[in-house]
Amino acid sequence: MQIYNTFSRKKEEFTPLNPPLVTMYMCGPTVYNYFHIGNARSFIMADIVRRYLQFCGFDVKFIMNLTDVDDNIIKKALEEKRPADEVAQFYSNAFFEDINKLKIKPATTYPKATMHVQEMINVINELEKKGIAYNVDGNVFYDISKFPSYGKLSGKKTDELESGSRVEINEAKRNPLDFALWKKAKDGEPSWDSPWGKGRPGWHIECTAMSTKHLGKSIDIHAGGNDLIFPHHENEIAQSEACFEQKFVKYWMHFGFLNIQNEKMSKSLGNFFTARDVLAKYSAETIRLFFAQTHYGGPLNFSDELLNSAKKGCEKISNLIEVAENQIRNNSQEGVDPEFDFQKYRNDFMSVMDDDFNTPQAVAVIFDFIRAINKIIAENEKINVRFFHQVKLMLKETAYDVLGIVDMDEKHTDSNLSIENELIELLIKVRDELKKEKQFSLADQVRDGLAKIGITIKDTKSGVTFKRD
RNA sequence: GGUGCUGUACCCAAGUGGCUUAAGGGGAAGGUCUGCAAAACCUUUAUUCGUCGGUUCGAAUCCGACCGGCACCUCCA
Repeated sequence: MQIYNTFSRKKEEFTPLNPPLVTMYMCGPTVYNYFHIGNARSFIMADIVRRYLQFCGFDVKFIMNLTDVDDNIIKKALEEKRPADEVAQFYSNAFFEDINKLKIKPATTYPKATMHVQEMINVINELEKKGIAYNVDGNVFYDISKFPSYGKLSGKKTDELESGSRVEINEAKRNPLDFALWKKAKDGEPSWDSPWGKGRPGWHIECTAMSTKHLGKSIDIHAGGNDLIFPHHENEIAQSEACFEQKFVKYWMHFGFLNIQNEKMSKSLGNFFTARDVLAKYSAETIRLFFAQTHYGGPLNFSDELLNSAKKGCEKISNLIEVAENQIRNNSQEGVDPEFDFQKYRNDFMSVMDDDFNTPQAVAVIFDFIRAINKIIAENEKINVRFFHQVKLMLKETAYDVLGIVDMDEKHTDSNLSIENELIELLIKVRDELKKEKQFSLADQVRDGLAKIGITIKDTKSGVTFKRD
């Protein structure tokens, strides 16, 4: 398997440090707002990477942190006139609701920054002992001049950065590029005791502390959006490698942005849609297919037109699932056993996914498969149920388990729904009788009436099926 | 100013030296099936990959120049 490593700017053979274990860390949200659909792209693509590694038999330990104390949260707390921890709790809950709706598999753990302040203090202490961190009146900064390879991930040279920098000069820093490890508390801000007085951690230090604690000093994969390469991930490397004196991350993965009219969707520009707003219009599967149809590293525009196109694609997949499930219910032992090389498609799927998670090609393999199967179904009068079991299995493994672009969740039918189903079945039977009597206008009344309330009827060879919108 | 990414059909998008005289999805057009629909199937929709040169037996793929688009260098996935 090959993974594109931002660090080397090349695809590299993926060899985890301690197979079959894979340690994966993803920079999670700062919980001061609902996350937007651009954030969702990163979360979903990381989810697909993680699912595929598991599909390949790796034992993936996947950590995603929650930043639950920072400037933005404090600002939001002032705006909403409630305590910062309440704001963080509120948006953490919203975060979990949304990723659940997006069918993102839960991480192994979601460590919170505020639960790891002691670990962060320990790292800062160590850096201070080594003479890399310096304390100016209760603010502790990282001295980048003490880390000669600073800039190695982003390819930035510190002298060039200085000349073009628009950073507001903080007089306390020795060098404008030095970054805060510990921030002195102002009145009314959340704070913790520390060797440097009351304060709170800087942003970058939490990932160093939490990734080390939960995954070890060296990890396999560290993922995040493109905008985190500099300075966030650069700073994480500086902190971790200066403190622990070993390579921090083997593979750096970065996700491209979701754009709106070719401009980055971002909270600061205000040109964003929240994931929950988009989920109100489109299913998780549609959103996931929309993302999977583009390679994770490139930019991608967001529009209703593109989402609708993905929606049609999803329907194509679920239509076949429906046919297969319908046939499996009928359980026909009669009919032909068509010759079909399921393994070929499975192998194709794996070989393109092995190539740096080429989800657009993986999706193409699935659609090729679907067309081939539909053709066989169209050409044969009766097909043995064994065939449909295999069809379903193939789609379950690829489209459902790995990509999550089709809904095959176990449905727990509540009693209202099952009465409803029986009523629909009854109407379908009545329509069937009407058709036999050639009373087509009445039969169409039934079909159109059901369509109006969002139930679509299809006459197929294996009988009539219905589906809710 | 520095750094990195990017330009493929009507839209989205893969492919990065011969397997491709370019996957897949959507859209459009025609046909088959159907009482009619829907779904599905078949056919058509880029001899061409921003432009111009070069390297090569061979290039969308490598090199150079030029023209666009975007991002990072400040919190942001």
